[in-house]
Amino acid sequence: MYEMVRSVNLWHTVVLPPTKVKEMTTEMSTRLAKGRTRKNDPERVQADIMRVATQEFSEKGLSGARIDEIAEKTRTSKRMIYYYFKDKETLYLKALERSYQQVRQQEEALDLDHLEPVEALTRLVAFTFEHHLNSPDFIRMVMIENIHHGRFIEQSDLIQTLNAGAVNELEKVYQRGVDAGVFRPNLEAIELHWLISALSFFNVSNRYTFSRIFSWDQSAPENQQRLASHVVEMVLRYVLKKPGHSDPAI
Amino acid sequence: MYEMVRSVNLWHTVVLPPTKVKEMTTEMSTRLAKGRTRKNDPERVQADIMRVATQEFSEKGLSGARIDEIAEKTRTSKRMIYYYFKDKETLYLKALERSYQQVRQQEEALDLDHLEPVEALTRLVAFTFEHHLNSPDFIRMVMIENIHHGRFIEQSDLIQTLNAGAVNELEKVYQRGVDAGVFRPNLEAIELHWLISALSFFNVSNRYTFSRIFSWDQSAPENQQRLASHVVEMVLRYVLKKPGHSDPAI
DNA sequence: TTCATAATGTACGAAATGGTACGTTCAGTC
DNA sequence: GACTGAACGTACCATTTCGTACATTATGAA
Repeated sequence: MYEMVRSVNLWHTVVLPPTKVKEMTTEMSTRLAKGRTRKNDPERVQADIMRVATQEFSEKGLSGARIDEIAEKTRTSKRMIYYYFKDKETLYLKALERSYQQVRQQEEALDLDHLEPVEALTRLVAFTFEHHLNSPDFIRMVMIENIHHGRFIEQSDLIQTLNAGAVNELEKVYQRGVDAGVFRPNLEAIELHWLISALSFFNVSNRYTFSRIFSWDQSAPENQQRLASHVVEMVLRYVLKKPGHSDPAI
Repeated sequence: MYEMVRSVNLWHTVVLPPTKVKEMTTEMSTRLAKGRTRKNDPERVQADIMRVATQEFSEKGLSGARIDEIAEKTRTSKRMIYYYFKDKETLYLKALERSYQQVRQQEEALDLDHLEPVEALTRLVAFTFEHHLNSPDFIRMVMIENIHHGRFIEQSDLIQTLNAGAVNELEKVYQRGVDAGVFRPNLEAIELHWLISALSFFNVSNRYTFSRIFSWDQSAPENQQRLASHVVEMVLRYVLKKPGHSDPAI
């Protein structure tokens, strides 16, 4: 009985053609038929759950996401979600952590040390802007977490550790620029980071309302390019000692 | 029976001291006692519901908010919510519209026409920044709406109409500045508005995660002041033809 | 092989939740 | 005063939703 139901629900629908279901079913009900057995694969199961959960939470929020729906979209069952993740909130926290982790990984690919300060800063800002643009799920998770007053991120030491390095990169570039006499002094790296983040984040987080309110298709490629230029220009103008470099006039 | 229960649930708990409840109850159960009668006050009821609903939705989101809880915090009943607002989503849309309306009202108080361009722009940016800071509920509603892909704001012509004027103000100031030779030309008012909005919005929307991640108390008054200065400075430097005016050195 | 424990599946329960059926009262009009 | 539609209240229902009890299988160690 157990074998039968499980086979129908999971395996056959995935692995076997539908026409086979009926005959296999009866065959299977004779307990432990053939060599076909269940495979335990904890890592795969957990990864699968995390993948789906991240998607669902980022799309619908903590209260909007449904455990049953997550389970359905998974190759495993609801039982397994609770087995590995305790409850809905823990699952959400893990998904949040995963989002930060993935983003941080990509960020680390950026290597600025060999570039001169102005070039490095330009690169950093442009990269951040585009990177946010390509990580809407992450942006949404952060939005959702802020709706929850950061109640979950507070519990996560992992996330804090992860992002500590982000400002350091900027700090190094900025300091090199100051030393070289091209950046004006007395700016705080974290505040600079705040400014860059704000512009890049808002571009994704508020695209729907902004576009709608001003009847302006913010997502249109030409507008995205203009915005990207604006952001880069704006930060540079703010940091540079003299706005000497060419005026791109957009 | 009906009279009794209603009185206990709503009126007495609000209007009368608790000790009076018991005796009034029996008294009331003799149908239509004394001159005490129900008052119909549709406007008040609706306003009351809107007030509570806005609070709840902005705090917990569309799916997180509970109709029962909204009803409880109201002076009226759940029945009235459905009577006036059809269903949860309609109520949410109305709350969203209300949020935009209120914010827009305050914005209109700003009168920039009599100021010279630089002063006017400075004022506008500073005002926007502070205004957002003082409207966290509005910010949250917008965040939530973006989580929903702007699905509801799409249905609202009201909101679009409301905000059309916001960019106009900026446009006027900018044009005056260009004509006076103090602002550089070829910038789009809407894109300028986008930049100002991004910085002001992010300051509120992401305060929790940002503070947590970088162990930096963004809400601390001194930091808020520094950020405000940065934002104003940044926009001015971007728009001004020459960054001639004093360097506040933050 | 035996056995212990980890991993997995099924079915179900209790509470929460959006929404409604049904009734009563209010307030203005004739 | 009678009447009518708007305004309001109570109790309830159907469904959803998180979570769990219980049973079974997989897998590695002794």
